[in-house]
Amino acid sequence: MDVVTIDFETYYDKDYSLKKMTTEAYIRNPLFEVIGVGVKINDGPTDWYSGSNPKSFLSSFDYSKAAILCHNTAFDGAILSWKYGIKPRLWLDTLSMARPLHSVTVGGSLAALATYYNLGKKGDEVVAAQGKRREEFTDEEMERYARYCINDVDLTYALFQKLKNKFPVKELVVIDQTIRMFTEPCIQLDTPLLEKHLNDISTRKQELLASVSVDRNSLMSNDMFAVALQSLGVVPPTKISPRTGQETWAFAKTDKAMTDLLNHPDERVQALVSARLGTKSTIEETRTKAFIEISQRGSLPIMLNYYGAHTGRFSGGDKINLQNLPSRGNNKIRQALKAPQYSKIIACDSAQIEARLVAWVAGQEDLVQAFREKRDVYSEFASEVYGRTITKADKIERFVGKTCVLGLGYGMGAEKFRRTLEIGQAGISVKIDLNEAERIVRLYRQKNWKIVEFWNLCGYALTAMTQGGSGSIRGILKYDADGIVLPNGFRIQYAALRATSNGFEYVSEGRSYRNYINAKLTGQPHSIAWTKIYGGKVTENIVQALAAIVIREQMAAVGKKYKVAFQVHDEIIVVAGNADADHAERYLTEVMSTPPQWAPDLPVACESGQADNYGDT
DNA sequence: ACCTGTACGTA
DNA sequence: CGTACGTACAGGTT
Repeated sequence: MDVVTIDFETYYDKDYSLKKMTTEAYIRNPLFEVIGVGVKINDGPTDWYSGSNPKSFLSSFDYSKAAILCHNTAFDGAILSWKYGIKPRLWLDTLSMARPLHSVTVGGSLAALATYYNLGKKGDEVVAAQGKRREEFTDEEMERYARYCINDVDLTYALFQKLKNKFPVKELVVIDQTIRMFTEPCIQLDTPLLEKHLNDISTRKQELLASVSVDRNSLMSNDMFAVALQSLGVVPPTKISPRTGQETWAFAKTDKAMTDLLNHPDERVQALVSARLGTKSTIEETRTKAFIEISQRGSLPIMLNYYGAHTGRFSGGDKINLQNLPSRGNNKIRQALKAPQYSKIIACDSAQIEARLVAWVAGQEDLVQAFREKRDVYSEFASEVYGRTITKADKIERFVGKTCVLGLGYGMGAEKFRRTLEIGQAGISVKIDLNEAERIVRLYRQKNWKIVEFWNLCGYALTAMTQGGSGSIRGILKYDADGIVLPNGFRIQYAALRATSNGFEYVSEGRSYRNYINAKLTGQPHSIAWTKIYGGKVTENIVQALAAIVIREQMAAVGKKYKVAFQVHDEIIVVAGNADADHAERYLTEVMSTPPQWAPDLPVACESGQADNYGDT
């Protein structure tokens, strides 16, 4: 397949810039202008075009059988697709490729990657391009800009040559799908619904504010809210910050002392606390506003980071994080995401994928078997806890069982377990004392002793990894000093992993890692944030990484026949025409009911639905 | 303009 | 020793 490497240079100024706005808003803005574009076909010489009709220049090549390669292809690809209607057979992206291979150690910029691979130096943009329209460049300036752009194209192509040999083809297909979510948007936004929703939220918030005697600032500011509580004779609750160890206000909706105040005998206190909790979350409002703005420009391009988490999960991008849309309380924003005309949105989510994977990877065979027989494992564990048969009808008891299966598999302790039950979910909250919590945790660990053993195996792996050793966890996952090898060949990497007096720690954030390395090279002292790591957490990381692989393989399979609109960790969302919708749903569920090749004995299951909008699936 | 801590939404 | 994210906001520093 021909590889065409492309890089756009576009107009920007102080305010109209990618630093200040989203990629979607930037490209759709009336100020958008292509200054020039560099194009390289395979390893041929890079061509530069800076005329008034990039479309005709670009369209001289047939991309329908070619791959287009860029660094940050969401940007250049969106220009190609939205402005010129160019949609290649395959999108390639060196930014996406760098993430799984280098974790946080190199950084995603073309400059850093080019230096790392000794490909040459990325040029400084010598032209004073800010605020300058294409026609305002002198010939000499434009020539310098061309050299800069051509160098970037050549570096991107050279970088791809380095990365491609380490990269599974299946994963390239997933990168292509991820780019297409942005470059070929299909979700439509329901502007009237969003506007009504925004109006409703604003009204509700105003009513809340009107019910108390203080203003919005007094609710939003911790210190001012404390004063407001004191003025009603309440001692503001405090707690010790887990992060800093310092005393801080306990004003979160998960702080029991705070929610207790909702039942305070003084109704003014109830109203004040209720107003604070209702005002503090702004996510509905800000998100709705953002969607309204996008809806005025067009359909919804979806930006996901292909390998956002170090476990391989996707993460959200371009300011709209589609992976944390409210769903429990209010479904309105999801309902505003509509299928195109004469089409349906089909959503399918993998059932208890992480619980199944932890049982499978640890060899907890009785639990795997229970999933295989489609038994209700939450009710079954609850039956053990309560010493009597629990069914789906026993909502509270089953909730306890569910919390055990989902939480206790990664080493959660009794106190946190007790609190998790108390905080509750979906209107169910369960109060137990610490002794009872300890009994349940012990029971879980006795019954699922293979999972406990797996934590220990992961702990041994950490020890070996810090000592430069290698080995395997249950013959399933090899590891060495560079990390734990996953079934797709990628690694879970723990940068700068080291043993401490009571465990292990690593550097999880890129800038910290590079500060740490620089400090080591120069002998300078450094103070960076270390992230703790231990057997139970490695177990969770492995399970999350395996689940991410399962869903990416499923995405690639589904994508052969249908348009994958986006994904949310264990859920795949497809758009298909009305006539195809039932077929698509059947195919989607079939794919998501098929175990991966590397775990043919893993029982997987899924649940699906279709509707005109995402919220009703 | 940027940084840190906290909170809160999802999985 | 549940974990993985991204964003908004407050309150501080540069």
